[in-house]
Amino acid sequence: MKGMTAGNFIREIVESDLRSGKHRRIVTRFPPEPNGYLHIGHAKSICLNFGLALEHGGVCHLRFDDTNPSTESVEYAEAIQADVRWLGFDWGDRMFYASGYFEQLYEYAVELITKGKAYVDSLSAEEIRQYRGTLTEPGKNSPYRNRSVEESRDLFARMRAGEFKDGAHVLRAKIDMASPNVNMRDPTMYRIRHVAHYRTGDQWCIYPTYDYAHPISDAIEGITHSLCTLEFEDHRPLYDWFLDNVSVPSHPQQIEFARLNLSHTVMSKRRLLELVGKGNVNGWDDPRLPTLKGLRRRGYTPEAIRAFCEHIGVQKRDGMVEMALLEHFIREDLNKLSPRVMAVLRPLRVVLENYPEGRVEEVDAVNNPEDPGMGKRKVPFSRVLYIERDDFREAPPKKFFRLAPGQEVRLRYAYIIKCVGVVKDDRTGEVVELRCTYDPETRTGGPQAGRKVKGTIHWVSASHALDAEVRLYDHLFVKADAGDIPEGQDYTVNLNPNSLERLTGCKMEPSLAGAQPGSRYQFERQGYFCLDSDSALGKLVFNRTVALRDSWAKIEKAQQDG
RNA sequence: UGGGGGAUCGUCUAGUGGUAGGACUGCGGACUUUGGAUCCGCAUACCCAGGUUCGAAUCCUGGUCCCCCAGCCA
Repeated sequence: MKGMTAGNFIREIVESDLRSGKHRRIVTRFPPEPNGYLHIGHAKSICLNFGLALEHGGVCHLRFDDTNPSTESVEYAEAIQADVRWLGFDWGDRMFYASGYFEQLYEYAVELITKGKAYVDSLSAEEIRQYRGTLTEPGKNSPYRNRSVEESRDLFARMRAGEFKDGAHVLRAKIDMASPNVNMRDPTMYRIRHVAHYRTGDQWCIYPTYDYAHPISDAIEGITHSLCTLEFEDHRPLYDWFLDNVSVPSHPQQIEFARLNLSHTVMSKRRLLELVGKGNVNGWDDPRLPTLKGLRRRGYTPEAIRAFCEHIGVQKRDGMVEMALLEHFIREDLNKLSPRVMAVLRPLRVVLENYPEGRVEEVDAVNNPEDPGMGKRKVPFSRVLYIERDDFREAPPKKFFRLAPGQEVRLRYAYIIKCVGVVKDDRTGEVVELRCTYDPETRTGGPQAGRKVKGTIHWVSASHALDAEVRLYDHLFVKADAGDIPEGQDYTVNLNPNSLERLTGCKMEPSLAGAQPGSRYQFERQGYFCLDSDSALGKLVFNRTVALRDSWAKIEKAQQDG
């Protein structure tokens, strides 16, 4: 058992709390702010929070941390719900909003003022910054810090009533301006914002900050384990301070873990927003993006993403997971479940000189050798075919087991053919057609079917082929660490100019005619592909989810390097 | 220079005083009508220095390096 799964120190804490009786049932929460789309980094948190609850008979809440109306919207909130569901998790009727607690939050704030533990400050934002001190120097008290309880209560009520302009006053916790932890230097609890909130409308013009709203919301919901990322470690004393100084029903435990970093991509909301905004990618669901929408369109399965999240574990040290690991999990999943199909991406015409004109045979093709239950299909074979340009070399390098002048190769599920002639364009010298002969005895199932040839290639009958567009994707960034930028340059210098390659005029076997958007296939010898939503009747567009491992590519590269 | 965290193969991750294990990647081989899949093998790690101990990745001491924090963002 040990060593089979990656470490998860939070799981150990949860299990220990259950064992000791500290909690009878755990309650976690996934608390996104509806101001952006979810990415695979969020998936780690979702799998952690929902997964832990599921494993231990607890529950997990979905809670929108919507305390900043200027950046939030229903569109985001709805997209987030769709993504969480797609990932495979269900919050049942436990969907909450920090904005749903605005009234209680207000009352608790009044409680704090009454206890002399919060006050209305009338310094400007700039002055507050100056009074805060620095990392090495203590801050100093605001001149308003000792305002009477009555005055603060009155001012706070008038803030709520809308008597003041944005920024005129702020409610602050009265803690310690000399604390070495700057988060404890009288943090802001409420600010005035005359902005409509996507859920509460114009009901409020003061909004609580994260630091204040989050612990209280957790406590109201009876969260047992409040999981967040490392950068909030410094905020934990503040989280605890609010819960200790206000009459909330419970005191959740905040535990911090390292956020996910993935190689060759970016994960920050700011950068994702920039890439979309500047048109470096085509929208939030661009298949090159690590967004859940992007990964879904790319053809990733929720199962693969969940397996990945389980494998990487949960810990406090920050690192960077290689994209290759994610790719491993999607290959593993798709290998089991994708029907195989033949598709020629860069077609080269082949004419079988000794195959009767007008004759068509139907050959049997296995849908998935990993799963015989997926059955077989018929694929038409005829005199004129397309093969992959890459599967022919006029001057074959060593270990090239495909087609070359005078050489034989097997056509998958069909015959062994031999290249007897090469037709070139007179002007450019480009190979435009291959003249071949076929060996009629070697058809799969035929008398000479067992004859050994070095290689097997895929093909499509020219007259039966379906035209398609195929989009090949590569890493969005050329450097593993997209943030590793030369002095004075922008991170966009690391963008991979070849992250998207569009192929048109690709030739597909006819069984793909009725394919539905979202359906996944393995194109034999090439990779896993998924029918894109840009497809229409009679217009096929495929995304390459991930290429098959390609050992020939490695041999060839080694030959070139050596 | 204040405070809070963290250091195990290239990457992710086990180990909690007793042979440093797994996964990914890489390399080699077997098999193969997908150069896929599968199987087998190889390589590579305890941040450093002292100490305690029969024995230290683990305990102690002292260093080093990395990350986060000075929003009325979350």
